[in-house]
Amino acid sequence: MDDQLGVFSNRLQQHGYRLTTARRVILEALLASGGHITADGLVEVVRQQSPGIGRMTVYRTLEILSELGLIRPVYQGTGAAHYILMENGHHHHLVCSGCDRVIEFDECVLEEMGRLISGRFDFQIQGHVVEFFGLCADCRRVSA
Amino acid sequence: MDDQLGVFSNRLQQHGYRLTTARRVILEALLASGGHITADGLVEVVRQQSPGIGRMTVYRTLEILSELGLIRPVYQGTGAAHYILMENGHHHHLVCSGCDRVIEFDECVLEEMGRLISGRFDFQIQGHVVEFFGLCADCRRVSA
DNA sequence: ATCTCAATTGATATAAAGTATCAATTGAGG
DNA sequence: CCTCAATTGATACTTTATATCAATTGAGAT
Repeated sequence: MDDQLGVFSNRLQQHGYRLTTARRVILEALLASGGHITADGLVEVVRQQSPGIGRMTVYRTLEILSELGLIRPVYQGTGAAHYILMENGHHHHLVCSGCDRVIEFDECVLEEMGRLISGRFDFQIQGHVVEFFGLCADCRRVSA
Repeated sequence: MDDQLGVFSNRLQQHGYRLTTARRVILEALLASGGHITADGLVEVVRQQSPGIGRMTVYRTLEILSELGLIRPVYQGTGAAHYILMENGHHHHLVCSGCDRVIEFDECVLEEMGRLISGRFDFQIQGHVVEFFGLCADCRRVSA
């Protein structure tokens, strides 16, 4: 098991960010959550540990970690974004029409597709979103 | 060319919704937009046609159409959701960050990917959305 | 054509999530 | 142990979406 806290801390310092008390607490709480937590959810957890830490600090720390590619916000609906740990590359989603459950997967056949498109449409690609809609096993069972 | 407005109208009535003036105007504006519009964006367009129509009506109509599976909200970030038309299961778009121009394309390398995913996640795929974000040629020229 | 009543509407208020500002505080290097 | 830029957090604000409710409307019955 790799010491994620260490990895995150180092990455911050390597990029010139101070490793402050607030940031340490936030990192710990974030990692303890195992990912899939909202910003405000994290604020609550953090405050159980250190009531003095402000909302903005949590938001800003999440923003920095996102910039560094260590976490990633996932927008699944109109509510708050969930932040997930980015141990590995990127994520695509299966969104169930029945229950709005979001299943993540990593396979990415789009790199190649992107290159193709770049050329054909003279378009410089910065990112992409892929979502498959459908029914997960549970919802098929219900509606059957 | 299929009469989308007719399709949408019928679908509403089939499900017991009244086809009111407001809804007709909203449907027309939505279809005219070609998809890829935000709720508030649609409110503006609708009001050029009929200034009296309220924001809530537009939001509610979008909700109904989503329920019926005719459109679908896409959440790409912290901003407003974009609604896209669900004519035929899938859509591929290049969305320019500079001018918001949307380029559509047909190539679909995702059929195969879909089959793979179906099996692995026990997920019955009904459609998908792929969006590449980036800069079109014109906008690269401007910012260069 | 008119009536009737539930569906629909829209003004208004509110909630939820994220962003901007700025004076006060902090911490890492000298 | 200074110093000064990075960081913090209280506060205010913006944007997006939702709830409420009295007034209006439309589709079927007459």
